[in-house]
Amino acid sequence: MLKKCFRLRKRGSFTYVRAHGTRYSEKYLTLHFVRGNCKLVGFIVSNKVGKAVKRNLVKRRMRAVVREEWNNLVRGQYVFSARPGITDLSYADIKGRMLFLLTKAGLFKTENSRLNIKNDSQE
RNA sequence: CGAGAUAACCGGACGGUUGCGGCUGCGCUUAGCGCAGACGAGGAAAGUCCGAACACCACAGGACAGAAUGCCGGCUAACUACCGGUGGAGGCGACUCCAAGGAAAGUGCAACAGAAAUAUACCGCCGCAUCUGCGGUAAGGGUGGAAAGGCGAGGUAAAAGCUCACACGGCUUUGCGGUAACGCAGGGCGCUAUGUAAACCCCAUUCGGUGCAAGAUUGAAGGGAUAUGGGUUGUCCGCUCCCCUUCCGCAUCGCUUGAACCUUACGGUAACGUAAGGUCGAGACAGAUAACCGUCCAAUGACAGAAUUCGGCUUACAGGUUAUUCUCACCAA
RNA sequence: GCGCCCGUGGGAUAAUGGAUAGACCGUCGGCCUCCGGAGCCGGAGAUAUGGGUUCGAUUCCCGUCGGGCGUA
Repeated sequence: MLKKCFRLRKRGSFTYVRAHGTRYSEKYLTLHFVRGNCKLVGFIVSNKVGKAVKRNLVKRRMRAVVREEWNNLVRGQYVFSARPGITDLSYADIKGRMLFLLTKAGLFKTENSRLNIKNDSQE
């Protein structure tokens, strides 16, 4: 789970990202992205996806994916929105689809920088 | 052994790695970070159907409108909930279900059928007159959900509670039992009054309004001002006079110790109450329980996620457990 | 969170407690035409769902399910 300070929290910033960001879509997911100085992530799971239990489950799984890939992401503001039908997917499926979107958007750092980060963490 | 009934309970367990929420303590530093600790969704958290607490507004008091409830007694902070009883309905039974006052205060409605639907005479029966009328009649026919209490006997021109009987019904009254609803027994009245109040209505009881996005604190800006104005209410009478507006999102409080929960004892048929001892068990604000792995079981794990807080109701739910419990059927003694 | 409203064929709608739930568009079949359109005739298809009150419920009452609106 991410700390509170790395989450998108204001309604205004959500609307800003959705209005000005570039959009990458997939069958069950949509990603909006705006480049910026700090890394912020927000999730939108609407009422049409399911009831409260299913919505929370989807949010948790998406957060888990972001946490695993946190160090590899470029700085900016991310908004993931889920679409109906996503509740039938497993965790691995959601993860695959999110990684597909991120690579499609080219938001992973280059291999060199990844190696550097690994070296830094090792040191 | 089979088929049920009732009541109560559980709602995957354990361990490891990474990670989240507020709290407490310590440290660093300055408002965040690090470390440690214990804690961290439900029986329905759901639907928002009732009832309250709490907050604000209004409030001398009242009327009308409106809404809810409706056998009796109890319980409760309160209730349309709950408990016990009465009456009725269903079931072989254990048992379950019931918005269960008033139709003789008044109004409305009752399609079709039927002669006639709250008043009548179509067929029929009888009498008189006679070829088509008058009168009597509610036994019989047929229609309907409902047709002038039921069956039998007497009676009659034919009939009719016209008269009589009933371990039939109704109304009324007396006695007994019960706090009461009501029940049981006896007497009297021949007995006129269809259904619908979940149609309007009548009677009795209860209800001021809005809801934590209530509201409070701090701060900023602006406006009106002693009455032909402002505030408040569903309406009216009325009451009141430093009050109103704006500040999108972001502050702090409200925010969790409460009509709380657990155990024991006592009272009560029970709901529940009293006393003693013990416990602290989420408090977010884009909103915390996840990801992966291993073992076990009833085995891809149901229904489902707190948002001010309680008491109920309703609805959803894989599977399982308990009861020297109860009923029916079969078999055996 | 709180408050309120609505569900009738595929679509949009009507119905005073009493009809076989009505008419329109669409759909299907037939007639007409060389073929199609238009026109004519005929048919199928519905009271969201579960109970209750009533002799009788689309209508009245209660509970579910689904949809919508307001507030901020």
